[in-house]
Amino acid sequence: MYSIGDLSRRTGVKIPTIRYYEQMGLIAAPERSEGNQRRYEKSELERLAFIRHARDLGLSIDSIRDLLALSQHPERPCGEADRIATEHLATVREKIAQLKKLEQELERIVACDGNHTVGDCYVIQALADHSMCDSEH
Amino acid sequence: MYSIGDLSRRTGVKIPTIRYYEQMGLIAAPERSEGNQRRYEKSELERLAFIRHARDLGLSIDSIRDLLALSQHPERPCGEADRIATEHLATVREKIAQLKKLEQELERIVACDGNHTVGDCYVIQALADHSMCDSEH
DNA sequence: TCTATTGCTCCAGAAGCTATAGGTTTTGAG
DNA sequence: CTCAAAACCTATAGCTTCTGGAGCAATAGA
Repeated sequence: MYSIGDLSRRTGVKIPTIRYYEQMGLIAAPERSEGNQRRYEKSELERLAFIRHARDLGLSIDSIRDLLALSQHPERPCGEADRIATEHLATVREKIAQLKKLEQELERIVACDGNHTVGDCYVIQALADHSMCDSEH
Repeated sequence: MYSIGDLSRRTGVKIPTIRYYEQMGLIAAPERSEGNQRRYEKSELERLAFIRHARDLGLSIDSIRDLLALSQHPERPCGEADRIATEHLATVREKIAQLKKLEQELERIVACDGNHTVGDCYVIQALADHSMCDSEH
């Protein structure tokens, strides 16, 4: 049996976050001690580690809920799990592409750095005038 | 004189968002018509375009407030504007780096796709067991 | 037994909007 | 001029994923 603090230390998930996950239905409400404190079994530790890992990979709470539900049914085909992961990968790739565009634009803006005044500051001019941009964003 | 709807159409910033920016102090409270509706001057249109552009580039409301304040003082040195842009560029680059790590990890997880069941699904196993990962995240 | 630590619930805040409800003003067609 | 549709107003709540604080109760170790 683990207290919520034990669970937190072992998984690296902060205590209020664990309670939040309980509220959100990612983990079940655990047994309580006589004094109403949460007492967890080892299986909850593993479940929380799963959640933590998935969150680190950027999966949404909703996706994680779906994956957890799937993992309760080892006999079913796992196309759904593959789909969730593949979709997420696509999202990540899109984000990277978009950020790279931003990076280029910002590089261009910052490149004209120097010792001058706001009046002829390229950063501020570029922000004021979209037509100075190379690409859409 | 533009109504809030005109302003919205011309800048692509949604109406509730314009009101939100007013609340946040990015744009001044404009004059009102007799019937209490907002009436904007052309200068506000330019200011809003500036904000829009900066938001598209991912700058925070706070950074934009600072940049706008700077642009009111064309005679001052512009090191501060350069600093804000450079700092933001660094943030963007960090985000890209982190997402690339995620991309790799997800690629590895998804690669083992196939026709199988949840019980031996690599996606779910990989999420459950961090030690299967290549890199830290 | 006493006290430091940990835990409890409830509530608010962060970022940047977006949406809804319930009302008023403006605009344009007839 | 009249009347309805479109646009506008305020206030408030919700989204997402937590995080932190207040005020109080339980637990663990010396």
